[in-house]
Amino acid sequence: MGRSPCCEKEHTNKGAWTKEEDQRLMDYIRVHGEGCWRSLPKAAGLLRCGKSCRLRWINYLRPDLKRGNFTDEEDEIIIKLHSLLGNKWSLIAGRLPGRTDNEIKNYWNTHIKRKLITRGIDPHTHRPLNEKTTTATIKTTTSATTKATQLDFKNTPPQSLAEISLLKSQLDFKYNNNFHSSQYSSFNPKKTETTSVEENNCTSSSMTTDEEQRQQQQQKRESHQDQDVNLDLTIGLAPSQTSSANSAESRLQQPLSSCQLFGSVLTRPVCVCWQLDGERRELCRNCQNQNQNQSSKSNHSNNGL
DNA sequence: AACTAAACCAACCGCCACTAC
DNA sequence: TGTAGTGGCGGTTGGTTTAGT
Repeated sequence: MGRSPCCEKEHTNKGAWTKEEDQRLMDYIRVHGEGCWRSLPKAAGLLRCGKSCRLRWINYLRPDLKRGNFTDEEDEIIIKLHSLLGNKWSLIAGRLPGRTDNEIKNYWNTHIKRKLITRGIDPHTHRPLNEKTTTATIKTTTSATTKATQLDFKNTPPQSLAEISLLKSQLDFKYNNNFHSSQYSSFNPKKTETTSVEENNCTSSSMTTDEEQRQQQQQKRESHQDQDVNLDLTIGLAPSQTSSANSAESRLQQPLSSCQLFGSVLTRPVCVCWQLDGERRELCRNCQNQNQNQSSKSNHSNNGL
């Protein structure tokens, strides 16, 4: 017995939305808010699947959506986050206010992928395209670690500093192995020699002798000397959030926090502020909120409130 | 002007995780 | 503990627009 369909297919419209349908959906959500998507179409008088309504609202009708071209800054953020998170479009979208996962996904596939390829970078691995492929052994190790980086805490958010520390080391590992900053023009990488785990362990499938292996590793080290970047990634428990920050209204107005990197079920937010090379610095949403709250409190106290 | 290919993007589909019962 | 319902996500499709010949 299969799962029952999410809606009655024979009685639902498909394809492009009409202006009238958009208006009905907007009017309904304006009055009732986002609620049960399954029952929404009927209640709003729409012959649409609930999923379709949700998608239309999230990707197109939401009032906080930013329209127009992506800025260079946004490009950079997308590339950086993709190198860390992979195709976790919703997480990436959480860092770009007003952008949707679908929009970013499309933009990635149509623009950024090509942009990276023309720069000689593999958009999947964020490594140079002409770099020798690694052996199955290291591939397995790397992908397992990558997977762990992305999913470890999806079901169970990090509960202790030890877990957070482990997560940080996993992110550091992935970052150091997958991200080569000088490929991205706006970065100013620190010239430090680091030997990645991969360099220590991997062998190219085309290698036949130890000498060749050593030479390739040496070349790799030399070519990466100016590519390694000092990522000061700070992970810790985020400042406590007020209950109002979790209201449906505020969720509607605010982008998803980067502190939700570890899945939608994360009940205790985690701070993932990062810093590049001691210059560029990015505060996660929780810390931004904390700062705002503090400054607003101090303003209040300064005003005698 | 007509045709074709490429690019773009909204929407769909199927799967997965979570929750309630 | 198992199952069904639901929401959310990522991959993919297909219609439309734009650029090139």
